[in-house]
Amino acid sequence: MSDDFAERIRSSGKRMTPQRELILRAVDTLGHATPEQLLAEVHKQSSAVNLSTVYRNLEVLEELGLVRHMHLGDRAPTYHSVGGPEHFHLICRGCEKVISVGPEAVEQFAARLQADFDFVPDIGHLTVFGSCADCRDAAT
Amino acid sequence: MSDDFAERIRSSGKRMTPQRELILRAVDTLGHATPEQLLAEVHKQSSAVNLSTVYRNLEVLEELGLVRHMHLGDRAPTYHSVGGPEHFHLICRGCEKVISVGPEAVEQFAARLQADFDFVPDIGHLTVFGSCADCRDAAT
DNA sequence: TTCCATGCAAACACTTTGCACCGTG
DNA sequence: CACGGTGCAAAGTGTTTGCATGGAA
Repeated sequence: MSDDFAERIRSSGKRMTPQRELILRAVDTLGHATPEQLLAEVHKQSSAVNLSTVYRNLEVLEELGLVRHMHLGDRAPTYHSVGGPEHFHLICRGCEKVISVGPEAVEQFAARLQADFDFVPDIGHLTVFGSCADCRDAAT
Repeated sequence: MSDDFAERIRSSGKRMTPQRELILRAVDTLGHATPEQLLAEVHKQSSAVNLSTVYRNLEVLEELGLVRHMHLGDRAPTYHSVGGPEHFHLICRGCEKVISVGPEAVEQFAARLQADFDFVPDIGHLTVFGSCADCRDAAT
């Protein structure tokens, strides 16, 4: 798996460095994480990585389509790896829970946007804010 | 209209100041604007408003439900007034065009999220990134 | 041996906060 | 005349960049 990544990186003229691999692995491990959190995760293995390296790599990895980011809060961008099929996220404002949802649930919606507005949505980047059942109950 | 707002503001223990009114009006005038752009708009009328006042007021106005914000780019939050019916936005990554869409187009999608995940989406905050017809053509 | 990648520190963009003064209600 | 609002400047966050050095291909 990492080897696939390594190959893909090299074939784009980039190089595979230890830092890059650590960061990639951290994205994979954490699921959804901010640059800062990724740095912390990486530091568990090796303290020899700088925050700016994290940023630079996330940028590169995103260009190559190996990771994606979304916005959890208004402040924090969070990165996740692009492993399986495309999916999008539901985020509960109450508990910050993240629910990953497969593409089936949006297909119809996407089709409608395309038909009505000639607009092709980027499903992988889609983040829907709202409230989950637990938090609605709690609020009552 | 501004009077309704003024009333609503006062009844929450807040006060109606000239700055607050100018900012509210600017949000209304500009449609979708960043704090900085709002300041610029306000300055057309009166230079006596500070950026931090803009921030503080947007916070208050959002609490009161008079304005909302969304995220156009990854960096800039943009505010718009809550005037008519609820709507959400499509944003083209290519040209940054913003398309406002009424709630009909999402109803079905929203219903599905609620049925399948017990999740109630916040339609007014929804922002869908993607690409518009023009930009897709250009890319080809 | 060539460039891409890295560390470090400084620069940046955006937002928040402390404090003294001002003005609405 | 009490208390919320404002301006100003300084301090935070989070992210980006310039430069010299290091290392993958």
